[in-house]
Amino acid sequence: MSIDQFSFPQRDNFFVNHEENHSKVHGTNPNYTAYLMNNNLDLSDFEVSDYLLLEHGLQDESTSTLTGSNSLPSPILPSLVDDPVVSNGITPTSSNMQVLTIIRLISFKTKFSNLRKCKGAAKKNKADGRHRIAFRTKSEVEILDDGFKWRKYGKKAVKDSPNPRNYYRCSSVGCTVKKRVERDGEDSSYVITTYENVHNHESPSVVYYNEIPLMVPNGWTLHQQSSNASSSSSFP
DNA sequence: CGATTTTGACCAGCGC
DNA sequence: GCGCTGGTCAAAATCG
Repeated sequence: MSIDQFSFPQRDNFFVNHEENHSKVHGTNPNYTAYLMNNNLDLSDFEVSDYLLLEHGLQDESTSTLTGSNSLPSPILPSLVDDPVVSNGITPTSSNMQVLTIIRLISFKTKFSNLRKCKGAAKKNKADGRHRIAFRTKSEVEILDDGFKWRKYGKKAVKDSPNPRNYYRCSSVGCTVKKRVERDGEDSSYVITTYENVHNHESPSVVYYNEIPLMVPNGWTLHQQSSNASSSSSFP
C-alpha cells in the first residue's frame, strides 16, 4: 500500500491510499471515506491544471451550483460538477463534499482514460471497465438518500461478516445502475455502499440547468456497460 | 391492486 | 469435476 497526500491552498488535505484491490480516498472527516474499486487510478496522469480545476470545483460547488445560480465561470466546470454520471448520484453534503469532489474529478479522469484503453484492449475480467465506487459512511440508517429511486432485488449473507449484504438496482427504466449496501463487518456503525455503472438519466430530486446538456452522452454509458466494448462507437 | 420486499433456488466464476 | 462464494432471478408475501 502506498499513500499520496495532496493539499490545496486554504483547503484541508486529502489522502489517497493505493491498496491491493482499490484506492481509498479520505479527507479530514474520519466518518466519510470513499473507495475507487477500479484499481487503475494513476495519479501521475493528473496535471497541475486538474488540481486547479478541482479547486475551482470546490468553490463553484459551494456557491453557484448549490444555490442554483447560473453564473458559471468555466465551460467545462458546470458539467463536471453537475453531471450525475460523474457524481454517480451521490448527493453532496457538508460532510462528504470534500471527498465527493475529489471522487468526481478522479472518476472523470478515469472514465476517459478507460475509454481510450477500451479501444482494443481485452478485458481481464467482468468488473474491469465498469464504473464502480464504494463509500464507507458512519450512519445509523443503512439506506442513505442519494436522490435516486432504488428497488431491492436480493439479500445475501456474506462470508466473514455478521451482516447481510443488500442488492438494489435503479428503478428508472433502462438504467442499469446497481448498488450494494452492507454494514462494515469490523465496525457496524459504518455503512458501506457500492455503486456500479453510471446513471443514464438525471436524479429525480435534483434540478439541473435547463440549457446545459449532459457532458457525457448516453453513448458513453452504453460503452461502459458492454463487457467487450470494442465495437460501440457512438462516442465522438 | 400495483409496487415493493422477502427469500430460497439457481447460476457463474474461481480455486483446488 | 467439485465445492464455495457472490450475484441474480422469480414466486410468494407484504405494503401502501
